Amino acid sequence: MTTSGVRVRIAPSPTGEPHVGTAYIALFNYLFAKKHGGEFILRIEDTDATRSTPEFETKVLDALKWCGLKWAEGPDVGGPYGPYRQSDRKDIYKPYVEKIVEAGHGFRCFCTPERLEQMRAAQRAAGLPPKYDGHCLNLTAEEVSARVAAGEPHVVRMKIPTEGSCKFHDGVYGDVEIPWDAVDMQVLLKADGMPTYHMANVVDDHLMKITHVARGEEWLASVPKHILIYQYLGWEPPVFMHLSLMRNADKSKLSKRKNPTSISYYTALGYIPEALMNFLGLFFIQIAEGEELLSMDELAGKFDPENLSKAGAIFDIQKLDWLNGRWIREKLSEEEFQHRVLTWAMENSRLKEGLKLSQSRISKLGELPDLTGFLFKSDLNLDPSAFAKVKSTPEELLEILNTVQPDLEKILEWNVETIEAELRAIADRMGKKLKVIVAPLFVAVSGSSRSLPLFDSMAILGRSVVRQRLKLAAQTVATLVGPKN
RNA sequence: GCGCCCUUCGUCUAUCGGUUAGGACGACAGAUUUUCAUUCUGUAAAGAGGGGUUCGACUCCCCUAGGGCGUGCCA
Repeated sequence: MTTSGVRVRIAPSPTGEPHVGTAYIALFNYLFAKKHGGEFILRIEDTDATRSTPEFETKVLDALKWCGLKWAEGPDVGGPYGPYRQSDRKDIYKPYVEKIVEAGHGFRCFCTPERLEQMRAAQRAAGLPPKYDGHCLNLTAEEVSARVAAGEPHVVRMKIPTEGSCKFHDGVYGDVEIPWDAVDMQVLLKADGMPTYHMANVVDDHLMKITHVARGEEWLASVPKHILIYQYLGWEPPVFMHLSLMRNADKSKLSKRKNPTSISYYTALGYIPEALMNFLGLFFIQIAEGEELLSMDELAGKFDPENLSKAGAIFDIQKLDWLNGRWIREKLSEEEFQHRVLTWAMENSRLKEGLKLSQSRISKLGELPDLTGFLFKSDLNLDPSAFAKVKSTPEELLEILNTVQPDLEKILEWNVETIEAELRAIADRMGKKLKVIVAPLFVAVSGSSRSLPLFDSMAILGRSVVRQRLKLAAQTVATLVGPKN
């Protein structure tokens, strides 16, 4: 199938909820492969051992599959260049790091994080760009081996040319020139023996025969480091393409603080993957006039990577809504529509769990829609009066909502037990009874003060939906507080 | 602070020196629909500011402003 030899990849880090930005970059790569008759592969970049988890990895894979993106090689499907998970490749990187050190292009650095922090603080204070000061650059070979033998923790850094600049071509930015003195002596191998992104990325892309690297704009400034590593190892760099980032309404990089960014949020609300891909794909093609409702194949046909905008586009949910609506009413058959609705309702055992919690609370089946409806609603349409039965002042409500929402982010694994534990801890910290902080949450999460058990409801809804509902509730309550004073 | 990048309707964009600056989402108005939604028709809505270059600049150059990203033993 791969007649062109083109090989591209998506390389997500399993450090959080699957992000629409990941789907955006993945879609670009997928369409690029499709357009050129190449291969699209998936690699898990979990070199950050402190933040990566197997749970998030599963979620990322599931989310990308939900999007309709299929990879020819990956940790779940295998392939000729595996393993496809960087933590499983740990031993692969070391010889290459050693090669760089032995060739004199890298050096061992024994500086402690504390020293580096002080150094950067001083540099900032002096108005200088923070950069490694070369403290360990000229240690003697004897001293280095002695300290290594003594088991002193250390990293490996790469050397950077002292003058001139790095020139390269980018598929989006064109000819780019970055002076070497703007490039830091990047750590290649961390003290825990794991490579950094920069090192692992280059080694893997080469070993996996990646021909085109399309990734977010935030990587552009790192290209000189990567090119240097390719050179140090005697390898040919791939073609780079740096894509503009999607933005929040205020133009900053799309973030969960300001926007729902979890793919699971859009899934839960009932967006369909075709529409999401259609929406994201529109950023990669230029439509002056004409149809914007496009399938994956049509997107691939119109895909134009030569002509991309460097300006980041705001994630416009209204346009997504319009596309999603058109997909539902114009592209799904009656049978397909029913099938979609049913599978959507069953997702994450939402229906099943909702029914389980409802059985002991109803006298007629017809009470179910009122009782469980909030588990399926895309919008609660909260009215300030919904909080009337909660015996706290608007100011207190606002304080509770504004404390709970960010605090819930600390939960690593989102389930009934962890949610309960965190809420109890929050109540303690705020010096309030659990029932006092829980009461407004019922309203915020379910839209009513009479509802299914809160912790279970929150677990079923998922963190991204809960996050959004708490934020919206805080906004609603704020209207009770604000205008009067 | 420093480096790089960006800037056309509220939003996504077309225009590649000469246009009444076009389309789409959203908004608004009207028509169709028992209601609503859909659909259809229409209206309002843009070249950040200042200098150049040119017969002629949204388009090329410079400056300013605003914004973004980067500047980690995170990716």
